[in-house]
Amino acid sequence: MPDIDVFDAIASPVRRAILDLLQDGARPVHDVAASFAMTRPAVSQHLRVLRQAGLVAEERVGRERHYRLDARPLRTVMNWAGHYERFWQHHARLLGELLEEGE
Amino acid sequence: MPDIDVFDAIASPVRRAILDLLQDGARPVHDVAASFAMTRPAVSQHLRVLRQAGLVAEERVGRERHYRLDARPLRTVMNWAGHYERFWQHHARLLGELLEEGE
DNA sequence: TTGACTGGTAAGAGATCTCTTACGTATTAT
DNA sequence: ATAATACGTAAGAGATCTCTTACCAGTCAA
Repeated sequence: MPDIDVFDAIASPVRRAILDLLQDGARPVHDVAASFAMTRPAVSQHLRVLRQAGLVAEERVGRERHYRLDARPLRTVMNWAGHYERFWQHHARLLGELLEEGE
Repeated sequence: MPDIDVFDAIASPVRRAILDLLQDGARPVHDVAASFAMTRPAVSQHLRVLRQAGLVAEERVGRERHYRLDARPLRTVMNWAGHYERFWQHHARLLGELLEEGE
């Protein structure tokens, strides 16, 4: 189990889209695959990467396998990017940009 | 200008390490390269990827090129991961984990 | 049991990534 | 001017990624 790096797992737009899909709840593979213009085995392989990164978990339901989102590894990503927050804030002050984007 | 995806740019541990380095201020290429066990051209190529992702900017100083961090594209990453915050919080409530990690 | 459905894995093709060495250009020093 | 320094890019090797098709096992329905 090489345990894939979460940054590597989310580098693929397809895999990010799968995670987005799973926000609505667990889904069987054939359901996930229906959303993409690629074969089911290809989706299966993306799911494997996500599983190895700990971003999804598999639950067997009859002959289906439901994939459930597990967002916890994304905290690593949040924390890493968060350390740079002061830089873009600094940038904003410096350039007078984004001042009204308090959101 | 294919403009590289920021998720792709930060997928590499080397490139994340370069960004971390540049937090201490702009540095010339030979200085950055000294921190890695690879040749200077290899580092140069990583810097190109970061530049194309908008994560660093180049400033010419004499015969050196100083690379300066520009963290703004990381907001995209923060925002994306942030949308999943409720899921890991949900997870925490559900499993009774992380309850004291209020920080 | 037989047949349909769900989904994983293997093998291989082609694209892409990530290094290396070789070389060219611009700037600075002697 | 000549040499040294700083750096980019080109070309190519080898690894890895991302698909495909082919095939397998497990589950459910008739």
